[in-house]
Amino acid sequence: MTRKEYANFLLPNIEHDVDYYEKKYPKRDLDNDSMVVRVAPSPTGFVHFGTIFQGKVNQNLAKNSKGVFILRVEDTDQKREVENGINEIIEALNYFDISYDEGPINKDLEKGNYGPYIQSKRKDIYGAYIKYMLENDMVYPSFATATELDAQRKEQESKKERIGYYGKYAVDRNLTMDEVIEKVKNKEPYVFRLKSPGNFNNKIVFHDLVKGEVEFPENDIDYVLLKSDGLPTYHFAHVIDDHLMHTTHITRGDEWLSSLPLHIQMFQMLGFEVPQYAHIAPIMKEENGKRRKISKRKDPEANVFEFKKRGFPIVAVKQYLMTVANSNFEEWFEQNEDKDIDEFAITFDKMNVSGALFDMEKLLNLAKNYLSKLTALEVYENLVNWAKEFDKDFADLIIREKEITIKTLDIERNSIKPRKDFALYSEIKNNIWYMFKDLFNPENYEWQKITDKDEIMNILDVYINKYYDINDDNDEWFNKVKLLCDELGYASNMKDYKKNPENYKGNVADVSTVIRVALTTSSRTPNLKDIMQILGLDEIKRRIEKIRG
RNA sequence: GGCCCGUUGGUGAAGUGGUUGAACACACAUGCCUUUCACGCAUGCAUUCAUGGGUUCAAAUCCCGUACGGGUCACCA
Repeated sequence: MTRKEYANFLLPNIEHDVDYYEKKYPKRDLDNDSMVVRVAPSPTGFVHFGTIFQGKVNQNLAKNSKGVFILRVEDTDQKREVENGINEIIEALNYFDISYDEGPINKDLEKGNYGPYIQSKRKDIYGAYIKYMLENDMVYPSFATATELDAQRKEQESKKERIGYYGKYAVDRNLTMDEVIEKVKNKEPYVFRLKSPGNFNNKIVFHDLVKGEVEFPENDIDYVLLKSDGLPTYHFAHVIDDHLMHTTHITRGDEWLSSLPLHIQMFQMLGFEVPQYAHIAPIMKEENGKRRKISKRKDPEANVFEFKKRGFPIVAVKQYLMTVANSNFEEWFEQNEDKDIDEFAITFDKMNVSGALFDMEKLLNLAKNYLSKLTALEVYENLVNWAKEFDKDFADLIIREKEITIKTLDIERNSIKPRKDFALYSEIKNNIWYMFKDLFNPENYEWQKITDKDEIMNILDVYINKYYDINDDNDEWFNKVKLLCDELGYASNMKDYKKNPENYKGNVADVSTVIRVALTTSSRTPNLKDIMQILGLDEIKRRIEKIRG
């Protein structure tokens, strides 16, 4: 029996051969320095923050090199696959405004000429290449069961030998064609393993775009390439897909670094051009004084849905990711605030070799700054969108009270140093609730220095009846408060007060605070004059009567 | 355990043998400004680059050992 007949026996239903696919997916017509990159998540749970990070990095790389950015879904693990996983990935990328040139648009549709972009739909392609490798003695069927493999691993552990299916442990390597055919006819399940030509004692040196020179022993382990369900393992899918899609730069998490010898070996065995690799460090988290990679299982906050739910401005999240990718982004951004952040070109040599801690403070700071620079209308619109999904009642309220909401958000906004009161859309309600009649039903007032109720009422009554005019501008408004202070025995001038505090009942700040707390319950608010103007005289009076009781 | 990778303030980091007395940003502290808060401004915050040794006139930067941290060793990606 020839190898060809043997391959036909084991893989009889492969529609096309390797040549067909090589022709079907020709080299891309791109400039020499254009990068073809991809993000390749698997739909095995919620979408991880790291996927967004890699997506952002790759999109930026492709855009700045006039290349191609691909989304490829790695759904070859049917046991762990989650319902609707593919759609969630697509939605998450869309939500964070990370657009791709090729890939699935939804579960059924896709764009691009190098598809399918969902691995489970590429079965025939993998089959064709396995068949080719079988014909060329690069791969062999292996019938080892999980229990056999487990026993082998224990034996290797006890003998302190390297673990894996290699050398004398790779027993199925020596199966004859007849033996294989016999087992297959008996319906024994099997996989295809790589017939690795490597020698563990040889070293290979490789240049990683992020890590630099790395040295490894050659791979000599006969890894599984095609699982018994006919789907490929990651290793095999990576080599075939990235070859056929003509990926030029593999940007992936550095947990793959140790698989590099295997991957390079396969590219070389198949005569494919080896892509460039950039193994990027994961974003870490600190827990009990120890760092570790943010994980899906332990860190629910890694779920990108949490970012949506908490109302992070997506632009700020993107800025943060850019900072993590290339720390010199921050400096560039300071000088180019008006530009699109993707005009900054991420480079590999500026990427950090080791993992950075996720810095929530920094992200919140970026978010705070970003929101402070939007117009009130922009904040309002984003807020409505967020609230529609996560706080329906509040959404109804601010849609009904659109004018008040926008005016409130506009307080001290259009200046060189705008207020920075909130970083997240979910925080805004707690900042402005008191502006709405429907929500203003206070139980606690944050009175500060002046707490005597008679004195409080006295201040409020004299102020409203004698001095307050809703049409006053800021200076006039403040002058009236000062006049009020003079009349009631409070210092209208802070310097005078500091010189001789004993001459006064208190100062203008104390008096302002009484008005402020009376109208908002809070001692910390934006400009009082603006708040009063928005509330209107009737509401001001109503709130004062509330305190009178 | 084997094989890899890493280690600069609380955090992200700049730094590639000599204007580094170690940028910058976030956080923190103090002060100023101020009708409160937020903002803004000013100042402070690593006598030292995990650690021990070596090379050199000169080391955070190069070499070796040690410690610590991370990754990986699946029919998971």
